[in-house]
Amino acid sequence: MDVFQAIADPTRRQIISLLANASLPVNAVAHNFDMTRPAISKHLRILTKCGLVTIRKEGRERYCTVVLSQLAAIGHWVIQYQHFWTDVPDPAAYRRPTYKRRKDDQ
Amino acid sequence: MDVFQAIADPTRRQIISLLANASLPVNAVAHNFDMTRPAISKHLRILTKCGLVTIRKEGRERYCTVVLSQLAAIGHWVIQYQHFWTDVPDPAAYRRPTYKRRKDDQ
DNA sequence: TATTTTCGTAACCAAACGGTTACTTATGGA
DNA sequence: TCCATAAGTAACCGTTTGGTTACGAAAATA
Repeated sequence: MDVFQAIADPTRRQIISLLANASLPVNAVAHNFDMTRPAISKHLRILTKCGLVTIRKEGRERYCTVVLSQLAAIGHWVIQYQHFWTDVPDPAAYRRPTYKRRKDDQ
Repeated sequence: MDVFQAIADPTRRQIISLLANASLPVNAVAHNFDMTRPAISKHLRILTKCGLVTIRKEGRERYCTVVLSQLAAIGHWVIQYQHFWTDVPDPAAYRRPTYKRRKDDQ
């Protein structure tokens, strides 16, 4: 499953922001939504399939943890157009400044 | 139609990057893909519905222009997690430095 | 041991998605 | 005027999506 596809659903984005605060068992996640647990289970399955969530078993509970680094693909894609939605004038503005080399530099 | 949903499809992301270089008539867009023009028409319709593309009529051609500022929603959403996928240590690092005020400053 | 709780999963369903073909309209050019 | 080209749109189709209910397995608890 594609990460872009994974974050397309608003419920899944809410799950991500929920888990960004704390890892939670499946039921605890489900209690935050107006739908049945199996529906949340399906969303969590999609999120784990693309690495956005990992699950560790603890007793009879499964703790879900979000792996935010997996959002890199989204970040890299959108950042190439960043100067169109921020006040950053141009990507070129981020080039390191060049300094004149003094002639006695080795 | 949601912008997150709009960029979920890889064809639509390709259309966006294609139009980021230049505005193009519908057929010109379609020639870049291995599918029929009506299929591309549908994708363009979805992109225009959420403001990611505008179309201006010119003779019998319709020029498509991408509106990259509409990606702001994506950008703002993903940037709150940016420090997880870049080497930026923490958002707090962006705070303006504080300077000691000299006592003769007005 | 019996019961409750947590969770996965299968089966099902309606709606949306992503494509096609066929047809129509509008414009430009011979 | 007649034809070619650009593009929209309707109808259709198979697959995917996002939800449900029903059931079963494993772990904690009485």
